[in-house]
Amino acid sequence: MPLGQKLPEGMRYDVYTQACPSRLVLDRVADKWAVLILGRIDDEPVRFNQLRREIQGISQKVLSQTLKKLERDGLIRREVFATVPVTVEYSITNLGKTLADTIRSLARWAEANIEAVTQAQRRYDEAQS
Amino acid sequence: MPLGQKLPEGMRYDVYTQACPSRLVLDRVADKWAVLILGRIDDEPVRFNQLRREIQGISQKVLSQTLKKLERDGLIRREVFATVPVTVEYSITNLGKTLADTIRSLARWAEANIEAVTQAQRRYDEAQS
DNA sequence: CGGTATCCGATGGGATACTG
DNA sequence: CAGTATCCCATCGGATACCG
Repeated sequence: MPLGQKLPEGMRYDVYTQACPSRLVLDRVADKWAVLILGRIDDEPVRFNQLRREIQGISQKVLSQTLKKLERDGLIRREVFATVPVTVEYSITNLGKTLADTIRSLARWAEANIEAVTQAQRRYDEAQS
Repeated sequence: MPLGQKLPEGMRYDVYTQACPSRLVLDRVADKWAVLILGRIDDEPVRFNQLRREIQGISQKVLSQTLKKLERDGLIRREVFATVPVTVEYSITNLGKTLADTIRSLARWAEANIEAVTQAQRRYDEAQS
């Protein structure tokens, strides 16, 4: 049931009930770092420190934690290669790909509308002062 | 520039640089409560306590804060009616509508794939133990 | 290289009480 | 009804140090 759609009397939107499983997914998606990582890991596999360099501002700890969550959710795959020193590659799964597509449309919205948003913020802030 | 797309050598993805304005938008979007509120406020205006009831689990404080942010970003509109007691109606703006559409596609993804995600989590957890 | 462990300060957000 | 104010605790996340 999509958000914001009309429902028969007496019914509630699933997503707004606390026990709703969709909220679990939302919790994962509503994570800035997870979104950035999922957006970055595309077709070709990426290594840990490569991600760290490309996603500026993420700490080693948070990157590690977020990768684990994404792997647990079946959105990315972690492969270890017994080189010296060890190499670890992260790649996106088929499931993750479908989510990444949706996320990309979000990113496109952000880039298309950042101007309108900052303008609105300026108007709001001036009206307050 | 959409996420995950190939770039000419030496260029970086905008979204991955710290100063990128798109990150500001992402910060707002990557907010579980903001997403739920934006998804709920559709065509017809909604009142404060109505939202509070329908979005289960949100506290008065967080609802108030999040509504303010969304209004500041120009995504929702706040109208006060001088009734007794006072009535406040929140409605979505044209800008907000375009974002809500994107968000709904995210919610659809969640509802369509929650099963696959929880299954992946079970597999992961069993492999760990 | 690819992490984990620990410490610790900032922030988020719930509970409660109060107000125009 | 529609909030604001305060307290307070839990989680987030940065910094640093260490490891296979």
